[in-house]
Amino acid sequence: MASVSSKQLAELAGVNSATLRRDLSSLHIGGTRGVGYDVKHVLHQIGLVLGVNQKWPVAVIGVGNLGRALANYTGLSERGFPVLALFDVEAAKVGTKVAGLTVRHLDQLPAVVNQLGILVAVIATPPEAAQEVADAVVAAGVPSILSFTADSLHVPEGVVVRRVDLATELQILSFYQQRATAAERGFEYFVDVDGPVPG
Amino acid sequence: MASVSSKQLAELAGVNSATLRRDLSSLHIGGTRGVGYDVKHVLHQIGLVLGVNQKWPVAVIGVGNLGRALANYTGLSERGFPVLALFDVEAAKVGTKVAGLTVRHLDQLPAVVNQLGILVAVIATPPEAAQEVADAVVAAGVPSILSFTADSLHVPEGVVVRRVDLATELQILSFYQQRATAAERGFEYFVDVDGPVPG
DNA sequence: TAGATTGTTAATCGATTAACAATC
DNA sequence: TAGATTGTTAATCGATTAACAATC
Repeated sequence: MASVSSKQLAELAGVNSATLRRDLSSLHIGGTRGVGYDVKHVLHQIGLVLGVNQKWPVAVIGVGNLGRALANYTGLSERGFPVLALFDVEAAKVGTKVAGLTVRHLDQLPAVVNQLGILVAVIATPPEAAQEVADAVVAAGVPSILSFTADSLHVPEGVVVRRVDLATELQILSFYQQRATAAERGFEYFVDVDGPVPG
Repeated sequence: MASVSSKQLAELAGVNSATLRRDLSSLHIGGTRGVGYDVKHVLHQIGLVLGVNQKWPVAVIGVGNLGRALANYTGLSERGFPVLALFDVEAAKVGTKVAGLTVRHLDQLPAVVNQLGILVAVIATPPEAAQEVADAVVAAGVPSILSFTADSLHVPEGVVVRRVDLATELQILSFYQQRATAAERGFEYFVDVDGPVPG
């Protein structure tokens, strides 16, 4: 039975070993005094907490460039998020095949969600359609939405939305870059200093 | 001169007003006692800190579905991240036009970076090419990289990398969903209770 | 001047971690 | 038993916030 100590895990995770023990303990994951934690047990329990031991069937709505990119991204399926259905409203797209899947009309959403057990909807439509699509997704009973719109979506309580906004990601990136550049020049934004500040 | 109190800002931000005053103060953003903070001044100063008052020219590398989606996303330019150049290595793609830009061969990267003042490279290539492209990007002198690969990239110190992994985003989404569902059932992962835990 | 609000001190709160009894 | 390591208590550290003097 392979085991691992809180010290080893803490080093790998870059945290204090007491914190790691406390955290595992709060998740009701226990070890054996004098021995350590059973590796398989920890993996399995953390998998349960994270929901990794479960499949989450995905529908992608909007078969533009982004939707196609998602449909073709094999990494999703490998990580437990198989893309099982594609939807669009354009007549020219409905019925065509993308990444081995036939594009369906959005009207079919409720039936397909029910049939395939869709748990996650990825909204990859133009921004002006996103809220309307979100409403349809919620009505169809899908409990989780990933969206790429800059604006946040309105959904009823209990529906979980996550937003990935590429402009925001670039914002964060450029913020760190700016800070790195400022630090090089000897400026410092985040501690109280008497020195100069850019601007 | 329109002004706003720390109390008003704190309410909007959902934080304590003393914390807000302390935070502004640590950014060297001051107000006037008895009056409040000058709205324009706060906006401008925060803009400086975030780097929002600056343009960050972007190059997209890899003109697949994801690259095309990025090239066509007008939201980037609106937020200060104009996509000025597209690169690929496929002969069939080089020279074609995408979103009004001519796709260039990756060989041209150093020259174009220099000419257009590219500050951010977005790597939208297949994962197996990502590290090699990152090396080229770094060699060309681009200080910031946004990548969509699951694996992290190796870059020298000073280069800032941000990774957007869609599988991870779905992971986070499903984690919250699972937690919401568990909470509905009366389970609780994150506080110490004597009650049952899923599993 | 009276009222309002900042900027900051000092108190409080919560999170981290050292330390060690329990125990394998 | 001796050595190792957990689980948790108690101390420490840092972050939040109440409170208030400064001052517009």
